Formats: sequence, structure tokens, C-alpha cells
Amino acid sequence: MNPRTRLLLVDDDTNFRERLQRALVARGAEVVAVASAREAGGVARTGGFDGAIVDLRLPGESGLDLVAELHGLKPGLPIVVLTGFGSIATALEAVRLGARDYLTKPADPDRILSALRGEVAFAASPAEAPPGIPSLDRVEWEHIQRVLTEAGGNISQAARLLGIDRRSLQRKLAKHPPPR
Amino acid sequence: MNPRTRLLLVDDDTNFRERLQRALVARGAEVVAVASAREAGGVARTGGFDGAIVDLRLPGESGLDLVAELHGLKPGLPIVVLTGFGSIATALEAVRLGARDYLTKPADPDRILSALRGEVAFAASPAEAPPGIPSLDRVEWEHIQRVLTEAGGNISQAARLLGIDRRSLQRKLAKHPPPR
DNA sequence: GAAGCGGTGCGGCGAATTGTCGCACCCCGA
DNA sequence: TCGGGGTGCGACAATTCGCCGCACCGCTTC
Repeated sequence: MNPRTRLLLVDDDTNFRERLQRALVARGAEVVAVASAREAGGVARTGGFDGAIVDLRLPGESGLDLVAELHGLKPGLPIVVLTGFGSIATALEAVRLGARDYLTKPADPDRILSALRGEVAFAASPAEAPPGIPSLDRVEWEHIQRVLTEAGGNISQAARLLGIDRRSLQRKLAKHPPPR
Repeated sequence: MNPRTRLLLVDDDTNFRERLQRALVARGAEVVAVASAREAGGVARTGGFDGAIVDLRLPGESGLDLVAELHGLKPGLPIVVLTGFGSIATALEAVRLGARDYLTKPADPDRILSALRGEVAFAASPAEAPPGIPSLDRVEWEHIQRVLTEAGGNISQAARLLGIDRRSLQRKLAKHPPPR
């Protein structure tokens, strides 16, 4: 990440995009941030980028298509896909289309950078890290966190998305600091 | 799937393995089923297989290692990875190691076969199928199903794994036919 | 500036769910 | 035949949830 890496950031969530852009710039990268696949296609054609960060849920065109497009433009380009809460199917699809890695959204900037560098970060140990079976509370908690992030921290909206009462969400958040 | 396809099935769960084997045989395949990575490595070396189905959580060696081994033995071999409840990270890792697809475990035999054939089944539409945000109930229910399968239908054990009371699990199962 | 709108925190209360204990029954290996 | 473990189910108290309502705030629009 040294000679002024140029990155293309594509995400329609303004807040998230700007925060991530700042974080990446702070780490020494040059970041071109756009909000749509259309814009991304345009600027990608102009400049030589060293990597791309693509949100999967984009207005209009799917991020998946953008991945394919970017990959076609410059086959070796490291692309990482970001998404609010991903499915295994779309993750595999993204990789098949040329993405290098696939991260879920409350994503650590350092994690993103190392993914772009190709450090899979996880394959360190040959044996799989046995995840154990997550408790019900655990799963619930993680899902709440994902949706909350997805909703941009908006509790009311998150509650609607989760199909529970806002009050209940508040209580869950208040009690549940870390279920484990 | 015509001229007597030979498949290698690797899963340590006897019940699940035999059920799946029967289902595959019923669909016209010849199936060699083994319970461990060690056995799998042995028989894989002997016979010409047309595909392999590998459980990720195997006793001792990880299914991931087995995937790599099988892939090394015969690079073109279609391998699908099965797992009780998978993570995106391990799914990507499995594909990197040579697996063709990655399915979570209450898996439809037909789905497995089409995955082996390379029909990604999902990539039909270029645009992503927007999964929407799963409700809390939905997520809970799906997780319960996974764990229940993992426990081989043993309600008491599943309840322990989920960290809830057996009685509660019973009630959830009784009420929740399909939360949606 | 004053509505109007949507978000947040919080109290309260009846209804629904959960945790727990107990009991009866079954299957299976010692 | 006994003991261990699984299953279904009833009962009851303890929680939690759904659903009001209220107060307060920031923002956009008249």
C-alpha cells in the first residue's frame, strides 16, 4: 500500500461511503468514491485503479454486474465486495465473477485493505477454525447488528425491518451488551 | 447424470450420510459413502469418480483439507461442500481450494446433483435476487432448523446447543410451522 | 416562527413466551 | 430388570413482547 494506491469505492450509502473513504485516505490511499454503478463504470474506464470496493446492493444495477464489468475492464484488478448481510450464494457468485473477496458490512477498513492485497486473512491455519454452534441469542444478536447497520443506525427502521416492535428492539439493545 | 455416475460421499453423520446416499442412488448414481477424510483419501485414489460430496465438519481432518486433497488428485473433479451451517469465509475458502459449490445442510439431493453438474442454479438471472431483509423470526427459525439437522433431529441436544430450554424448543417447533 | 414529520428514550400494562419442575411413557444396552 | 436418555405435555411463576402514550429534538416546509 505504498506508492499512493488508487482505490475505487462504490457505495450508495453516503454516510457509510464517506466514512470509509476517510478511513482509507487516513491509511494512505487515494480514493475515488462514487454512489452508483453507472458512475463507477465511467471513472473506471478513465483512471488506472489499483483496487475496487463495491457494495452489492446498489440502486438500479446490481453490484454483481459491476464486479463483472470491472473484471472485464481489467482482469487482474483486486475487487472486494461489501454487503450489508451477505448470503453464501451471492458471495460465491461474486467470486466467480471476479471478486477477490467478500466482506460483510460493518467492515474494518484494515480488513478491506488486506483483502485487496490478497491476504485472505483467514486461511492462515490449514485447519478450519471450528465455529461451534452459535446459540440462539447469538444469532439473534448478530442479525440485529447487521440490520441495524443496514438501517444506518436508525432504530425505528431496523425494528420495522426485523418485524418487531421498536420498543422491543430498544430493550434488546439495552440489555444485550454482548450475549457472549 | 446418465452412464452411471460414480460419486464419493464423505460425511461422518451416519444417518444423514445413508439417507443422502439412498436419495442419490434413487436418482441413478453410484455412490461410495465413507465417514472420514482418511477413508475418502484412500478410495479416491483407487476409483475414477465423477464427483465428490464432502461434509465440512469431519472428525479429525477438516473437510477443507480433503477438498484440497481431492482437487490435487484430480483437478477437474466436481466437488460440492456440504455443511451444517456455513460461514461466508469458509465457503470462499472451499471454492478457492477447488470446490465447485457450497451448500448448507438440509440440502436437497437434486440441488446437490445440479451443483455437481455445474449448474450454479442461482446465476440464472444476471441481476441479483434481492433477498430482502429476513425478519428476526425468520432468522431464528432457520437457525433452529440448521441446528436441529445438525443434532440429527435430537430435540434435547438441539436445545442444549441453542442454549434454550428443551420445552421452549418444543413449543417453538410446535407453533412455528413456517414463519413465512 | 410555527407547524408537521419522523426519530429517540422511557413508563406502564395486559398478553404472550420462556424457564423450570414434574410426570408418564419408550427404547435400548448393561 | 434396571438405569439412562429421549419425547410429549401440563402447570405456574418470571420475563419479555406488543402496544399504547408522553416528552423532547432536529429538520424541512409553509
